[in-house]
Order: sequence, then C-alpha cells, then structure tokens
Amino acid sequence: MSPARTARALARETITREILDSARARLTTDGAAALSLRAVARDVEMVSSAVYRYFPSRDALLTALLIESYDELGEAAEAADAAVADRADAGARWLAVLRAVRAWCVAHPGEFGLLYGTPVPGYAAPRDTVVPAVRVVTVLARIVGDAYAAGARPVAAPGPGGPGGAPVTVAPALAFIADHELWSGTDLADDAVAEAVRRTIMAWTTLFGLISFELFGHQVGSVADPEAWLDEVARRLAADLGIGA
Amino acid sequence: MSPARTARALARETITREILDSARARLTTDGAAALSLRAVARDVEMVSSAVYRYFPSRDALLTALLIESYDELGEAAEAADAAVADRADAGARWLAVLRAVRAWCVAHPGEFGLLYGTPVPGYAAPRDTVVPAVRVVTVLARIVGDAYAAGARPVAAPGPGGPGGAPVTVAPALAFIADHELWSGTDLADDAVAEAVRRTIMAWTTLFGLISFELFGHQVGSVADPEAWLDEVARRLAADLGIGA
DNA sequence: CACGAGTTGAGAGCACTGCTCTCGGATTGG
DNA sequence: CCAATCCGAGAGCAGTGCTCTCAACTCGTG
Repeated sequence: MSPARTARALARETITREILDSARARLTTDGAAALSLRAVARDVEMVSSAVYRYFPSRDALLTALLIESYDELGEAAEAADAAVADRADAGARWLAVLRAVRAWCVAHPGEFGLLYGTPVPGYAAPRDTVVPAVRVVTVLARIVGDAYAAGARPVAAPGPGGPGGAPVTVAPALAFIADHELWSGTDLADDAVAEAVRRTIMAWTTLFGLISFELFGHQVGSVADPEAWLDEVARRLAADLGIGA
Repeated sequence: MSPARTARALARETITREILDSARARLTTDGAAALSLRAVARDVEMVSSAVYRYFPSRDALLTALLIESYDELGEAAEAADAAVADRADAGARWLAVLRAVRAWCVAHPGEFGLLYGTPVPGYAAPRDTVVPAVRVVTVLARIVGDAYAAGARPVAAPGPGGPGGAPVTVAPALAFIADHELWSGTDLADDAVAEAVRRTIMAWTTLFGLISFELFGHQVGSVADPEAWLDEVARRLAADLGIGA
C-alpha cells in the first residue's frame, strides 16, 4: 500500500483520493456521461492538465470509479449477508441482501448509473471490471445454494418438463457461478443446478430492473413506497426460488 | 397534417424529418448523452445554428425523439398483440408482445438507451412523454385483464395472506392501469385487481431488466442465446401470472 | 551537501460542443 | 408589389478532452 513512504508518494496518494472523491461526487450530481475532467480539476484546485498526471485519460478515471463502485456494492451485499445471524434462514439472508443492494444504489445514484446505466459512448469497460462486477450475483447464488444444500427446492418449474420449450443453456462465462463449490453441498443433479442458476439470474434481473426503474424515474407516481415494494418483490422472488421467507 | 401546403411548409416538414432521422441514427452510433446537434447539422448539410430554427434546443430535440420512440415501441407491442389470432390465448399474446418489445429494443439500442437508460444529465422529460411511455405496460395489463376476465387466476400469491407483510399500495398515478376498464370484465375484487396490477408491473420490471442487461452488455457470456432466454423468462412470468402458455 | 534524474503543476493551444446574436436573402400573404 | 415573416449562414462565447512545452520541485545517489 505504501512502498516508499516519501513525501511525494504520500502526496500522490492523497491527491489521487481527492480526485476520485470529487469525481464520484460529480458522478451523482452531473451523471456519468457528463463527468468533466476539468470540473474535478477545479474541485481539487488544479489545472486540468495536471489531473492527467494521475489518470492518463477520462476513460481511465471512469474505469477506476467503475471498479471502486462495483467493489463497494459487492461488499455491501456481502456484509448484509454476513450480518444475518441465522445462516440457515435463507429467506432472511435474501431479503437482507436485496435491501442492502437497493440501499447502496439509492445512496449512490451516480455510481449506479455508471455501473448499470447506458454505456458511456466511446467507452468500453476493460476486463478488470468483470471480477468486482459479479460479486453481487455471487452472493445471491450462494444464498440459493446454501438453501438448496439444506433441502429447499424451487417450486414446480416450467423447465424441461414444464410448459414451453427446453430451457436455455447458460454460457461458459457463467461458470464461476455454475461450477462453483456453491452447489457442491446440494444433492442437485447437474440440470437442477443449471435451473437454480437460471432462476437466480432471473431474480437478479428483476432486482436490477426494480432499482433501475426507481432511480431513473420510471415509476414516479406508480409505486408509492419503494422500500415496501422492494420487500414485496424480494419475498415473491424468494418464494419462486423456494427459499421462503 | 398539412395545413398550408406551401413550399416553405413542405420544406420544413422534410427537413424536420431529416433532422429527426439523422438524430436517431446518431443516437444508436454515439449514444443519447453524446448526441451532438452540430453533428446532425453536418449530416443534413446545414450550419449548426440553422438547426435551431427547427428545434429550439438540444433538449427539445431529445423530447421529440423520446416521444417518437416511445410511440414506436408502444405501437410495436400493440401490433404484436393484435396479430395473435386467438384472442383467448393469453399465453400466446404475452409471448408475442414480450418478443416484440425485445425485438424493437434490440433493433433500436440507441433509442432504448434514451428511453430507459441513464437520464441525460441536465435533461428532465416533460409531461408529454408520459402518455406514450405507458403504452407498453398497458398492453401487458390488458392481456392479463383479458385472461382474468376469462377465468384465469394467478398462482398462490404471497400477498396479504401469503408470506411476508402486506402488499404495497399502488400509487394514484397508476390509475390508468388500475382503474382501467381492463378489469371491469373480471369478477376480481378490488384487492385482487391491485394484486394483478402489481404482478404485471413486476413482470414488466423483469422484462425491462432482461433487455437492459442484454443491451448494456451485462450478460455477455452469461446468456448464450438471448432470444431463447427471453422466451424462457416470458413463460415463467406467464406461469406466475397464471396466464399459462 | 550537490547534482542529475524523475515528477509535478501551470499554461497555451487544438478541435470539438451547445447556444446566441446579427445579417442578408428567400418566401409568403395581403 | 411590398411589408412581414422565415430561414440559412457566419461570428462569437463559454465550455469540453487532450497534447505539448516549460519551469519548479523532490528524490536517490555520489
């Protein structure tokens, strides 16, 4: 963290932190797309060109914000899960995590827009962002896996035998969830694991949609109490997953 | 449509159309936030200031695009529903509409970003956009209402009597769905209507999340076949709504 | 302590953006 | 035909990301 604690290195750390903090503040007020490097330069009372000593480009700054935010959100989810005393109460863990995820997003709308909103025009998130990005969904999958290991099962699934066609295959890139030791404790067959993964992803999709609607103003006036609405949706999702509240 | 078919009025119509078309094209290539009025001016081979004769500001242009896009999407949904011959087959109508909505969004990613993505920084959508914005969810609610009128019912709901607390109230602004004649044919009690409305909104939330994940690149590598995935999710949602496929 | 090497901040400059203003020319309705 | 209106062009302002140069500062080493 501090390889050579020289005055210069220390100043660099401090200023880098200041830039990041200012950028995140402006993220919330101005939005990710309008993040202006000159504006953060004014915030930290430097000339714009000086900021480039710390971040080689606006995109590099965005990437740093992206990783930091993903990690913060993932940690919030993990902490909420860990805070539930009764580890066997999958319903309580599920609700706690979903509440924590929404709470973080509501508290950090700018960061949420950066993470999950419209991609910033000429910017493509580099590989480094993938690992922190999947922390949240991993937490969700872990809860489901624990519940299934304890004997819980999803309700009658419209899966292979249910209505409609064969379920879609989960691509290899989701192996970190599908192949995870999460499911090793369960006595689920491989296709049952795949089914659980799909349900978890679908639940995560719903949660994301919910938060997105709330933060992007698509449910103003349609949902009176967002917190209560989240609770209700969380319970429904848990019921679908068979990890009753 | 053409009150005074003078040469000037005709030219104005044509150029307005050209500007809108160019703007929508740039929407997909550059993104909504980076929509440059000067760029569309170059496209239509005018000087930037001339464009202001047609749209008083960039925001006004955005609003026009917003309304036009909402209407197009809403019409696509309505058309897909209307195209299903067997009006009593709620499952088929549901699947058709969800497919059509996704198809339109995939075909118009720029417009999707404008409609449902991160709000453009200093821009607030005016009232005019509300009516076209709700066309899609109205189509969904109509299908559910028709099915319930025909006797279908949602599966055991974790509602008032189910697990968890009391369901959240739907705010008055959603009256256009809740108070709609959609439900007058059903013999549902008021709270059952509210329950159906909530389920419809939740399904719409999931659909939006799904499309958003796909278009914003949050499921690259995690879902192999987006179309098949949509079908599967649509069937699960229909099953939850009790309008089985 | 001194000095060369590396780091940092400031400033000017380029090309771009949204937007406002003015000015000459074209079109319109009376 | 003519006054009123509309329209396109151009200049200009303040903002943006980014590059370059230059002077000042800090650092490890001799």
